[in-house]
Amino acid sequence: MLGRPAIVRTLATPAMTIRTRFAPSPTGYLHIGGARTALFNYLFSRHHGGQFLLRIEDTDKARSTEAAVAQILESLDWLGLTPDEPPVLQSSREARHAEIARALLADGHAYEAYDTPEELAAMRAEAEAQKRSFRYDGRRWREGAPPPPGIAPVIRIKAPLAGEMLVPDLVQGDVRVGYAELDDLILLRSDGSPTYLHAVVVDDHDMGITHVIRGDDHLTNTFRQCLIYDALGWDRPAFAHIPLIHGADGAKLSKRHGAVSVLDFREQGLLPEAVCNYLLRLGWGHGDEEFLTRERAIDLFDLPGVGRAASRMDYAKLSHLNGLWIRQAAPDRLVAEVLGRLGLPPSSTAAGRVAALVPDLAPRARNLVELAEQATFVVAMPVLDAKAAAALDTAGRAHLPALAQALDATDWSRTALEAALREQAEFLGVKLKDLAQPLRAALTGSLQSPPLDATLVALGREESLARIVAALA
RNA sequence: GUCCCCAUCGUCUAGAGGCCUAGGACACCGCCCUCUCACGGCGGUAACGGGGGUUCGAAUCCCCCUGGGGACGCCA
Repeated sequence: MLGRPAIVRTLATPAMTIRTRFAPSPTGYLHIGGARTALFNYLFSRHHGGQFLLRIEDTDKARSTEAAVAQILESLDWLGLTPDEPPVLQSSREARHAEIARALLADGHAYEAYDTPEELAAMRAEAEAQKRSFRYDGRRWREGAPPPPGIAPVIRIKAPLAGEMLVPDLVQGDVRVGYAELDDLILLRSDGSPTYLHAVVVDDHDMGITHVIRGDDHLTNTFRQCLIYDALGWDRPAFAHIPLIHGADGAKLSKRHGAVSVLDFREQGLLPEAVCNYLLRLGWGHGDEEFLTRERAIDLFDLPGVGRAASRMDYAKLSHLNGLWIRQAAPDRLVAEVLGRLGLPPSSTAAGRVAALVPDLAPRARNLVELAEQATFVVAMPVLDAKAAAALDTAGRAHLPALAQALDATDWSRTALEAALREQAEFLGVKLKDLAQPLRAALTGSLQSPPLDATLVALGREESLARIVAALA
């Protein structure tokens, strides 16, 4: 709790327009942690009437791919987290990064260092052998030792040698570290390209970013970036480091924990609203509210409500929330999803049956894959599963012919069919269940389905009776 | 190892010194509803990591311990 209220009072009401950004590196798919970071940035900017931007950090040419960029864009779009301005490619700004680094060099806030990568590796190895932590010591270059011939230098920042740095963080509170812990990081590599730490500072500044909201794995990077802001005399943005998401076992989230890619969730039949709702509730809460629409989230979300402890991924809760959202979803949307997943044209007979049955199917599904599976029986004559076959043995089918006749004599509406079913059970002197289950098996191939009246109506008189006849054969 | 961060049911959380006999949600277990399965309703099991302070009073403030996590690259 240290210091948080005071920070909120001083930083939460700036006069300027709030601008946040999400800055993934395109080295892989957008995972659930990144999605939450993007969501928090989006919600925070919307809540305060600001803008949400996207920057693709593609300075690592060896690992960045076009495909990853496309997938990140697609994922954000699916989640409904569209940036307010065209994405900025960090690689397009390298000249600017170099310009700033050289300016720092020119005014004495940075220096050229001539260590080779091999020498640095040796220093690290030595530190490790002596069981002490490695800290780069560039004193000689800082103090103007003559450059050795034939070595292209890097530009390193001059970190203060004594004192303490304070970083007020909107989530973590005041964080302090001694300057002695910070070494002279590299701004510009020997090939003239910028390092991540440097490029981020320059880009955030130039993009007018007021609030940097990111995973708390960046917390220690923040000290280093502040070194650069301070040397440049630039105002630091406000920082907010949100806790990471872990797998169910508490370890860093990875593929072995199950689906972690946003697009995997889409594939598994989750609704983007449910994913956002779940992600929002992970590490943030507003009283007892669990079901939160986008509008409600924008209304309520703010940084002081974000927790500081890492949270674990709970697929069961995500699934439950998804069920909630499916029940809330517009029927047309669900029909379209089911038809898409079943590969059915929108105007087919089967499509009409799906549309008729979706309201009764929806409460039975927790995701769109299940929804589509449960709708498959309407498409064609069902294949009986083992239990359904057992229910249709001689005893089970005995009453079916009479039932078929009774149904055929009925008005084909839910209420009439429901009544006919009950009357027939009473007439035959059997329990409703013993009549219903064989009929259900004949109609759907399964012992679990929506109510029979709804199923009969959705299939239609002709198809329903045909299925009963087929089951008797 | 060094630095930084964190700590309430199994999980996500509510909790700003008395409203706490610690609330809600998921999961789990009962019961109800019921033509099946769901949905829904009702109920139950289950937590303040440990130790010291401060205070009339601590889940809440302070310190230590323990336990977790993160960062320590010419990666991002």
